[in-house]
Amino acid sequence: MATIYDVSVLAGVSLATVSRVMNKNTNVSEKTKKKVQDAMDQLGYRPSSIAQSLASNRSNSIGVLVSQLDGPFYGPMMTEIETALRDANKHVIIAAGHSNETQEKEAVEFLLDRGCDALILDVEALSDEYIINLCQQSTPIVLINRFISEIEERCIYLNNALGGYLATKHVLSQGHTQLAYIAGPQFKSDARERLEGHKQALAEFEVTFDETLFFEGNFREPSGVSAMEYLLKQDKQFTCVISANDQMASGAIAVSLERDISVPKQLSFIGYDNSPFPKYISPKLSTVSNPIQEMGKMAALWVLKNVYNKPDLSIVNTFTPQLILRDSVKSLK
Amino acid sequence: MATIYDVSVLAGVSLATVSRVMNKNTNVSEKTKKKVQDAMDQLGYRPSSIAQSLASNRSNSIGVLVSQLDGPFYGPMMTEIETALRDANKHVIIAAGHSNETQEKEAVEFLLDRGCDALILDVEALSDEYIINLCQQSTPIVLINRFISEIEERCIYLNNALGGYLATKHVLSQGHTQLAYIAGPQFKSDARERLEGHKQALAEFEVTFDETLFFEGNFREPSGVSAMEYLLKQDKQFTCVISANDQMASGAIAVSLERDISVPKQLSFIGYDNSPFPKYISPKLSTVSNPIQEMGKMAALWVLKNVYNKPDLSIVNTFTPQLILRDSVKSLK
DNA sequence: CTGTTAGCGCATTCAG
DNA sequence: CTGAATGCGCTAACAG
Repeated sequence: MATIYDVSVLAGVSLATVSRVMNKNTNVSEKTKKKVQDAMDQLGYRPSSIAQSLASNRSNSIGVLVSQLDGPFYGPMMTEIETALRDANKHVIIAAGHSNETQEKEAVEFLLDRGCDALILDVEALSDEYIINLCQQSTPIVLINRFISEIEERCIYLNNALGGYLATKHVLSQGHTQLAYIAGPQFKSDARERLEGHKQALAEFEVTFDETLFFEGNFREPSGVSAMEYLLKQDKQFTCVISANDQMASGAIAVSLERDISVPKQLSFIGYDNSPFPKYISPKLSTVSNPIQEMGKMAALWVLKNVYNKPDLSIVNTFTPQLILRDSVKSLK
Repeated sequence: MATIYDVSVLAGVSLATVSRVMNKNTNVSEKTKKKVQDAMDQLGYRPSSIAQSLASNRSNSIGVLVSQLDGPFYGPMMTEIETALRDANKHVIIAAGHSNETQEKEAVEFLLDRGCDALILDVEALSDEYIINLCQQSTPIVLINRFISEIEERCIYLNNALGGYLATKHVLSQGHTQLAYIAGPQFKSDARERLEGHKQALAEFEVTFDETLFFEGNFREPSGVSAMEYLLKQDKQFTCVISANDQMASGAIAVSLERDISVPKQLSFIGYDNSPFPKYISPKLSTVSNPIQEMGKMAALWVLKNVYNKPDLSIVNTFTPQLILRDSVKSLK
């Protein structure tokens, strides 16, 4: 590997000049600039990003911590982050926290030790307090999918309550009044907010929340299966199941179909997240959009703007969900 | 941030001794080791991984290049890679190649420039020749999902032909003889091999391959939709659709159900990959397992063994697919 | 068992 | 506009 030194010798200039050519090109005559570039080409010179990092105190790396790398949710988000950042010649180091406080904490420290210039965090188990404290350290932090009022401008989040409200309002307006609800894990703020939105719509339509038709899952398909089994065991009528995400809805629908409950003829379903897969199953799942990709991209832009000084980027913190109507909710009117 | 120098002063020892304590602990007396560790604790010392990299000529980073970060396929693989590598205190830098030769090439160079100690590649568009040449450079390379005989020992791959064979043999043995085939993109070797396996089974059962009931998709759901629309337009009978992956099968099933073709009563389906989602739809998709997670983990172990000198790890290069029978294939006997 | 001495490859003052 | 000098934080001989 050729070094900057080799280039300087071949070009007959000093190290500093080569360095100048590599970076801002500030104040280097065209002639010498060309000499240097020729020498670089000739040697196939590639700067050592590690040495650059050490000398400049910038790693050009961004740590991204998500709860899981698999599942339909984080992949699309990671894609956007990676694309936006690599275009800016930054690299992303990934870590998974597995929704577990200890692991999330370890992952954060791991990324910090790696000298990341910034961290993009989608964490669920870490306390607000811990995160706020983290933001006071030297490494810039941006949060996805979480709102903490003290550090509002570092949060990129979805109005989950509105989404929950929209979904429930929709089925209510279709004439459904006997509703079951499959919630996400209540230690996650998005799951709580979706439930709140649900209750708000209920209140508006003067329908009472039925505790016996409530099940708390974990956002994964198998818990949708459990949920449906539980709901069916209750001695209650219900015409519609509202699920806090699409994956649990899928699990629940599978159970229904298995037991010859036709969807949506006998039972309606609505999900949340607009995951790619349920579009291709039958019946196509009605759901609420979750612009996770845009949010991922926005987090990347936040970093570019606030860490790498691109002031011309404008940041949007709040995203708004939208109802996506397909075939899984029957009108009762 | 405290540096190694601060620690050495506080502990009253030399830089070298502190370095020894951090690393191998070789030949340091218990007393001084303790002194040093106390000093580290007191200062909250964290070594700079960047300085370590520069001095030791090791970045402790591994580049992972996949075609896409989203979709059901790569997430689980990434999870395993990340876990295995972070346990060893290495970090993974990701990049997406989007199945495009230019982008894959750029991504490889990007990772190489980052000073990665090794690259784990799941590439589709790069030529064998390019890859072989890459392997001759100084950065160790390991391939997932691809077999190139010249660099056999660097390949972690699935016996795709066997999987294709098993799927087709299964439906043939259930009495199906009028078969449609939805292939993956034929520039990808795994797609080609699956098709080969299919033809092999056909030959064995003396069933002729029907060109008009063949459709080449791109491994994504929408192309399964297109495939089914195409097949239905042909004026041919078929009782079973064999798809080169689950995603296309899902798209195809959705079309069938939409047109009131009941599955598997009127039409059977079999997929490939054992993706998580189709387990929860109805009917549950019969498929062929693809141990992508184990393969990801194995690639990580390969790196640990061959790059970071953990000789006690044993590497398995070939993985074997298995038939997973669920509810989407009807017996015609 | 421990300290001294050089760099690793580059960015960045400060002179000129 | 360009060069010389210094140091980023650490590892790795080499002595002792």
